[in-house]
Amino acid sequence: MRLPGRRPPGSFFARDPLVVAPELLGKLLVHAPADGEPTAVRIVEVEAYRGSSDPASHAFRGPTRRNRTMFGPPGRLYVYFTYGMHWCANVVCDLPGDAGAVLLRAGEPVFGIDVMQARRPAARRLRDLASGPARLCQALGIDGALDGTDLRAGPVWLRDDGVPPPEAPIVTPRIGLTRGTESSWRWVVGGNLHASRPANGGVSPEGR
DNA sequence: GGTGTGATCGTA
DNA sequence: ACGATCACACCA
Repeated sequence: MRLPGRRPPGSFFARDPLVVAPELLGKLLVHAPADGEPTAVRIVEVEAYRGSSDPASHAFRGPTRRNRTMFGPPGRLYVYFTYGMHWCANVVCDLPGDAGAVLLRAGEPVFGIDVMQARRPAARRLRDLASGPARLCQALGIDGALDGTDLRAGPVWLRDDGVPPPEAPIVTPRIGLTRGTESSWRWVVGGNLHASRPANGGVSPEGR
């Protein structure tokens, strides 16, 4: 199978997650296993996490077995297990020395929709398929076995097919935190129905 | 449309 | 103990 779009250069990931996060909006996230059905979503919602300076980050208290991927090179997939049952995926992106990441919170299904629906029978509508960090992983078949995957080598890929990030994404505080709630480090494609929750109430820099 | 709650377990 | 969550029940 020929994947759509181009791989971002390695330098794309080697920047502050606050800069990378909004640029991930509109990119394709593809899971194309060698022995399985390819599936893909277009990223519509992300959150940035910094390292040592961000009390909400898994990296805040230094490296552990769980978060070691965050302390490795940028451009890898950091997959973690939470609430005893859910997987969530991040793009590791930071300059060396401060473990940063971008949590992939929601995507719009674009390929292999039938496969994703079979993986998520609880999703009654298309907009329920990948509208949440754990839903997105479930739809794409991403779990802990893919932690550490190089996003430029697969089988999970990030691709740029020419759809640009929105000029005025919705900006809000991050979801589900008890600390770090003062920072508005969540970005959502305005008006998109596949976000994890309605993207109003947030601030759009240009008013859109 | 909205809110409230139980599930379930690795990690610190 | 507690989570970068989800699904379903229940009320409106």
